[in-house]
Parts: sequence; structure tokens; C-alpha cells
Amino acid sequence: MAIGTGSSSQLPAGRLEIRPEEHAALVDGRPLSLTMRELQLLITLASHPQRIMTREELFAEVWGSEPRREDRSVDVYVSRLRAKLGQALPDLQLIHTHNGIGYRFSPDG
Amino acid sequence: MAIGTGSSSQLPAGRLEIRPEEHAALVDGRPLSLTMRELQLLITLASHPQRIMTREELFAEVWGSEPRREDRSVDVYVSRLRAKLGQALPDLQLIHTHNGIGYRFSPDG
DNA sequence: CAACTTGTGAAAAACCGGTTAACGCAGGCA
DNA sequence: TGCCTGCGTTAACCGGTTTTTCACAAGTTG
Repeated sequence: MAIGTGSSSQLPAGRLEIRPEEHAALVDGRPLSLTMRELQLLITLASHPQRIMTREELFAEVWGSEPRREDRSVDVYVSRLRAKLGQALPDLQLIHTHNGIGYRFSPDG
Repeated sequence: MAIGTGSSSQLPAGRLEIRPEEHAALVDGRPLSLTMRELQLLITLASHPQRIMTREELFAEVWGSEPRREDRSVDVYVSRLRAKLGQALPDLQLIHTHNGIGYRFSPDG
């Protein structure tokens, strides 16, 4: 797993590679077809590995504002992201739910 | 045992580490899966080591209100907390009962 | 022992999260 | 312009989890 900090940065080991500046996320070198929101959510989560992020934090970074009280957008996008990641990486559970708090990205599943 | 005051603060020696701002409690680096109430109760207890805290104090800090007369919620959550802590740290008795008064958190068992 | 206190399991109620579907909007194009 | 397509948002449903509450067993105190 790698998050590119420049278009040249990448780690050799991981299967998932994220290149924010290229608007791309690759699994085994093949690009996932993510929408803008999905990609930004993935980037945000992956930028803080192992850290539990609240919906407010995620919404702030991806949407750039505060969610209204009952906003489920983050949930919906996490769901879609999981679906696409799960298809490319069936064996890994990268995004973990923390009930009552938020989500956590774990690079190693 | 360490209670993080910022996401960087941590003591090297202890096995239990609490990071309130990350909504996490770790034993030997591995996160306990605590619910919100359980975590808040642990944080509250651990924030006042060696101090006997009454049910009223604990309830006030965790629930943010006053318990009704016969409320046993604190007891129930202490029980659950002990169960989860006891599984991760079988040799330590971190939460002590003070009959007729309340509970006390002792970092060293 | 008798009265009181605490521990714990379990039922009931409330809440939360995953998912799907429906809707609206904007862009592309004939 | 009118249609089509894809994305983002919102709402609703369902299942699972958490919280609350209750009941009784076990422990403690005097």
C-alpha cells in the first residue's frame, strides 16, 4: 500500500497504490474506476492509516464543510468504496467501522 | 499505562494506553474494541488514578447528567469493562470496588 | 444472621450503520 | 432543445449493535 506524495513516490510492496496528484488509485497496477468523491474519501482515509476518523473529520476533508446532523453521505460512500475495493481485493478488509465513532483505514487489512 | 493528552503523548512502560482524542484504548499496542460508553467510563476512571470515584461522579462525567435513584448503569458498565480488560490483561485488576462508595482505578493493578 | 451492596446475565428498547433505490442536477451530444 | 448518462444527495428499510432496565445471585457489613 502506498500513497504517492509526488507522481514518482510509490512503495513496491503493497497492492493498493494511491496517486492523489494523478487522481488515480491502482490495485496491482490496474486503476480502479472511482468517482471524485470516492477517490477523495479513499485518499483521506488512507492518509491517516490506523487512525479512527469521525464522520465530521471525513466530511470536512472531502466535502469541505460540516455535515448536517443526519447526513449519511459518508456512510454511503464508504459502502461504495468498500464494494469497489472488495471487488479488486476480495481478501482484504481495508476500511473498518468503529461503532458510534467513525471509520479507520488499515493498510494491512 | 498512559493517557494520551495529545496524539503524540505516550509512556513507553505501560501496557494499557488510552488515547481519548483518538477514541482508542490500546493494550500492548493493540486496540480494545470498546463501545462509546465503555471507553468514556475507562477514560473517566483512568483520568483520576487512585481516586475513589462515586457513581454520581462517574455518571455525571460519562452520561452528562444525574443518575436516577436506583440506577445501576455504572455497575453494569464497570462489569463489562472489567471483562474486556481482564481478557487483554488477565493478571491485572485495574478497577477496584469500594463498597458503599464507588470505584477506583489503579494503574498498577 | 439480616440488611444492604455489588456482579452479572438477559430481555426490552433505542440507536446506529449498510445498503439499495429514487430523485435531481449537470454535462455531452444529436 | 430534448434526450441520455453518470454522479451526488437524500430517504427508507432492515439487521445488527448498543444501551437501558430488570432480576436474581453473590458478596459484604455490622
